Amino acid sequence: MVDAPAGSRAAGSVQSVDRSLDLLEALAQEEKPVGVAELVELTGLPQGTVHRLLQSLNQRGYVRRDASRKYSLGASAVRLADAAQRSLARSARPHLAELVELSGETANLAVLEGDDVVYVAQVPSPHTLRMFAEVGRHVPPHSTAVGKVLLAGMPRERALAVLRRTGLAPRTPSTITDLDEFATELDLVVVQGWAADEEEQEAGVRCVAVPVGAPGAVVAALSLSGPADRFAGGRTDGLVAQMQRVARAFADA
Amino acid sequence: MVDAPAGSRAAGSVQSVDRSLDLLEALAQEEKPVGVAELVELTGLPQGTVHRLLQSLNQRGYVRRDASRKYSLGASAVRLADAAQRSLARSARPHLAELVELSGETANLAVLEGDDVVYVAQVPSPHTLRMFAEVGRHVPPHSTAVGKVLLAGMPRERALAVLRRTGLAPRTPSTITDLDEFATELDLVVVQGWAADEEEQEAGVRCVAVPVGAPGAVVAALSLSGPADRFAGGRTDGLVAQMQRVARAFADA
DNA sequence: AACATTCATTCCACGATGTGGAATAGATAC
DNA sequence: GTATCTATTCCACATCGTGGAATGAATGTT
Repeated sequence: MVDAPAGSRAAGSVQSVDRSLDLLEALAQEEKPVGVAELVELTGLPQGTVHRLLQSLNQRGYVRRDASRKYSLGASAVRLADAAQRSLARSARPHLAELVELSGETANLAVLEGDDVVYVAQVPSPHTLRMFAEVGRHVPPHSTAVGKVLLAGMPRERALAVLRRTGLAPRTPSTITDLDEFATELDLVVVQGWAADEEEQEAGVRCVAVPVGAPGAVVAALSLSGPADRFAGGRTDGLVAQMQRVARAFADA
Repeated sequence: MVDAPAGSRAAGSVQSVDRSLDLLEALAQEEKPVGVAELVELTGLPQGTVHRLLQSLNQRGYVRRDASRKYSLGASAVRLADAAQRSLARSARPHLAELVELSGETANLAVLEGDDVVYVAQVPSPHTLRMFAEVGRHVPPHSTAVGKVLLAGMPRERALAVLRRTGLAPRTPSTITDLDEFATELDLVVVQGWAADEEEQEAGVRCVAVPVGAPGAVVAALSLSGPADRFAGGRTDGLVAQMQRVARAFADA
């Protein structure tokens, strides 16, 4: 087999399925409808193949073809997404509860939805003083620990593309607003395997997050968050190890 | 080729892609993790095939395999949602505007998200008196015209499964709360090709909806809604025809 | 604890299925 | 009207996925 420069296929996977997912993800990336030729560019697949796979996806409503023969994601994708959120939330709950037990702070599970971070499950801290973030809330990726983890887990070029679209709006005085500086922060997250949010999203709130899934295939992030004075930096080291253990258990393998 | 009893494949589609989508939809349907054997039951596919396709989907994060080797939808599916909603909303807007022009009432585009109906786009009526429903709002399928259209567009068994999960809570005195009665209403919607909501969701609000997409592959619903006394039944006939025309234009082909 | 049963996973020879280059039709720009 | 895109169709080929059967792992039963 010759090696494909972009879009090489993982062992033991079905070619046409893999390629269809490539197409869906390419479409998700673009914010406007995309023609076949451009998808050929983006995925490196032959024209005929792109066209045929799109037909399959179109028939099932996962992509839409508009009057100008350009394609975008379709309604069926929406249906799947919601079901996926529910089942993720359900299976995460016991793991989040374990983290709350260990730390006394609020635990969250977050995933990327388009360019936003969205919290899909939460187990709140037993403390009366607990912090923010309802389930379903969308937050920008650059000012949160979970966002950093999720961005660090994707190819750098893609992460930068997300940040270019969302921008790095200041949420607090601590928010990182410089792209280069943020890229350095991502490097740090990659090597240490976890991320912190030092009151960058909400004044007085500190947050620590770890990735779920193999490096390079990060699908979600687990976080603990609490008031900055109670949830101090000194406790971080031990907790991160525990969080990583729970993340592995959740992702299993 | 022999005919497959359940899950026959549309012409011009790629078998393994089609089957993968069957699996994803089967998983979306179930609310708890599902094993390979049960998926064989649900889809009629051979074991080896189910297993292999699940591997592909798992590697990409579209399904998760838990410790007991049962599968559920994964985080990657969530990522698609946002982009899909946005692109649906964008391409719907001109069509909705056309309906507002024709009717003077508020036009909406709604899709099914899991078991809920969610409004993804809206163009409001120019009248100062206009009714409810913001974009993003989740409503139950049984008390809305859009919900009826979406339920009528799926296999009856599946629609009933949704209703069993959501229940038929009364929203107003007019809400249909009996499952058999509602099934009869769905029969009507199927044959006439549109649905009405006669103050079943909100007192004083009448609503008419038509399906988007081929019968049996309904992906969304277009609706017009307005105050019951202004948006009277007499005008319905002509408007429905216009709405169906717009729905075809939106779905194109 | 040994057995029976159910389920997930691996294997592999076969050929149906998807592939992709090249030709055609269609759209858009010039 | 011509040129230049781009989308779509076609088809001979062989790759790729297929699925039945075998293996292995796990759970339940006596």
